[in-house]
Amino acid sequence: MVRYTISEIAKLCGTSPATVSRVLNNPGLVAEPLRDRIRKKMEEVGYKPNPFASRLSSQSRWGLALFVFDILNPFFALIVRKIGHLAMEQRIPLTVCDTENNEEKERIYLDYLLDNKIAGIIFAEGISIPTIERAQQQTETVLIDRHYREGLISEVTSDNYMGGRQATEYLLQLNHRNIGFIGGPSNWSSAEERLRGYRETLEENEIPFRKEMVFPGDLRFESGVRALEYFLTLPEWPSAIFSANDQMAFGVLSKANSLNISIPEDLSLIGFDDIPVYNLYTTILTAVRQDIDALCTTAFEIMLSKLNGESAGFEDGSEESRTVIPTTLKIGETCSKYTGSPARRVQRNG
Amino acid sequence: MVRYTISEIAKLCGTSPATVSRVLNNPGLVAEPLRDRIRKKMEEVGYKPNPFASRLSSQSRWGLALFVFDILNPFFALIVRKIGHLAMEQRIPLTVCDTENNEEKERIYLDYLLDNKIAGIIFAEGISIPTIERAQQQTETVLIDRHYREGLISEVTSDNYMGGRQATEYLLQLNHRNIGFIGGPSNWSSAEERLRGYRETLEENEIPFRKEMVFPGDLRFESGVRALEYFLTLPEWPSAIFSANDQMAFGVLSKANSLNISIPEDLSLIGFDDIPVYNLYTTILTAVRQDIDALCTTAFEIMLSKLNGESAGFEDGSEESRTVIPTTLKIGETCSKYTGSPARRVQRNG
DNA sequence: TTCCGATCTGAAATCGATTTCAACTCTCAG
DNA sequence: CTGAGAGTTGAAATCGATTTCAGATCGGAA
Repeated sequence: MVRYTISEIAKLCGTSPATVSRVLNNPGLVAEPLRDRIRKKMEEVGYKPNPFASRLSSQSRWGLALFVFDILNPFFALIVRKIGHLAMEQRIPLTVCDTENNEEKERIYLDYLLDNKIAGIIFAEGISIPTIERAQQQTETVLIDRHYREGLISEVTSDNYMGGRQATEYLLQLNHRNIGFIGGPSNWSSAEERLRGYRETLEENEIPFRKEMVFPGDLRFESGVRALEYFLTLPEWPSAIFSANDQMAFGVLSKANSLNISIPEDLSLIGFDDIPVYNLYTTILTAVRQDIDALCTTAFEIMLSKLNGESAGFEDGSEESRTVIPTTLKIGETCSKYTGSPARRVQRNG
Repeated sequence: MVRYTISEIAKLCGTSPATVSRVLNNPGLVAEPLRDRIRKKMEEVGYKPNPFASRLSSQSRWGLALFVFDILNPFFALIVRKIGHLAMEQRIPLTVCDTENNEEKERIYLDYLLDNKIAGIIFAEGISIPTIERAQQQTETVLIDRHYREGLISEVTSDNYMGGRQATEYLLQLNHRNIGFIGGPSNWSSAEERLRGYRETLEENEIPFRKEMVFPGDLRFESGVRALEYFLTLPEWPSAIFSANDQMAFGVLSKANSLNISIPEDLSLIGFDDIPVYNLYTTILTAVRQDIDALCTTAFEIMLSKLNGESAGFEDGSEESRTVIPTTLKIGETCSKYTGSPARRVQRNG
């Protein structure tokens, strides 16, 4: 397992290291016969360039990082998988940072990556503003499903506003008028947009938006459980619930199940994400589908073009782009027409 | 954001680069006053060593990698999270490789990592033998929950055999005599051990082991679904099922649910792993618990000591260790005493 | 024939650290 | 007083690539 160096290859071919290096990085500069000879020799002895030497001399940076909020959440796990494969195809090392929404962890990861001259970072989480600004100054950044500030950082998001509308319109079509909404943490802009879609659709249909119909969740399963508990304390129960992500919707489903509230007969439920994994569980959730593959692919392409210096310059600040991926509504088994009958009396736990 | 070099620091302190380097790597060699002065200056200007330069000159390798079978499976997601944090604490970059049990992907990842002089690889999956041998020759390796060959590669596994026994003994105590087993892919040795525990426990209790009571799964949810379908084709249905992992057990649960087979009244079910996530779903699964934290921590420590060259030498081949972490049985809600009544007739789908 | 430019190649500097080796200063035993 | 040895420090080589710059070769236009 001896590794050859570029000068050894050069010696073997009776040429100079410079030429061998050119074959590697700029083959056009080397005449064909020599180039072929060098290539053959490299192949023959299994030459691999020393990655540290080349990065040192070419002054290049290193690898990509992906920040995710919670790797146990399949939405993020799918992102990790997809970005991981894309990076692999390009032979770019990818460091996955599972921050668990912890600012301290975020900071430590980021410091570390910047010290190590990371070439770029993709954020798929509600990262804090200071972190994001620091990253943005020192390396290339792209946000997935997160809005920062117009024109400052490239973002790829689903059309959360339209998604919010799609869900709400669908529920209205089913005659629901009393629709609960489960939101996300305050630093998660996507949920805000979904809420806006929900709210504006209601108002356009002359249904007053009521604050108490919004429960602030945290994206996790347990939030959904607590949300349903909360909604049941209201004098007037919602006949449908729109959750800002699937995990919380499944929390609702589970809690409803244990309270003997049947879905969709007693309560309609609609999620957001449409994670394939969840559909394996008995009930197929109706949900707004995000096109995770498209989100990832687009974000990754933007990152690549940044790495290749294709973001020409920053003269007009318009180098940072914002891409919006459309959402679609996937009809499952958790919504039904509201018949106007009052919600069935149910027993409460605890 | 200018980065200082070691010679600039040296100049600022009126000393030589060699001394500055020593402060970094071998502080004992530098007299205290000078050392402090240099440290203060580095602090002051925010000096960070160039990682490529130091690796090039010290001839060191780079980072760790973690291979997992399927990142969507929470068992592996938990491993990714834990190892990720451990690596972060040590400031070691970690590349996560989600192989999806695809040999081609395995190979590509591995080639790539070896070319990049990865310092070590932790495998948490049923990686193929050729891959593992190649890795082992060129870098440090540790296996999690996977057996290779005694004394050749360090391994950390749960006590799968005892886990298999624990589950089976528990079911026997509950009077079950007809116990189905859902296994794993053939290259996954842990499942073999669990099966051995199951089989030997049965035989010690003079219950004949029957081949048709073993269904070969693939660790995924769908396998559990198919397993239950299979068991229902048998002339004599099992009264209990022991699944080699939780995901397949949940497949059984889900399928049972849709077939109106109630668990645990009609069928007892026991899983393996005890992933916290799953317990959020309505039914709390009875399962053999693996101590994932201990698995990861131990594996990581072994890796660190290898990286620090503490595996003195290979003279007697005994440098590679095998650590076994005990399992415990967690009683949930999916097992009940077998009353001897014949399994209720159920309607079949499809 | 001469000269220019295009094409190709090699010598040498460079990237930013680490490490060897030698030199220098002190202390202290003989 | 001398010399050995410990403790400190700096000069310079080295790691393995990239890149600049200049020189060599060749074809074709004047």
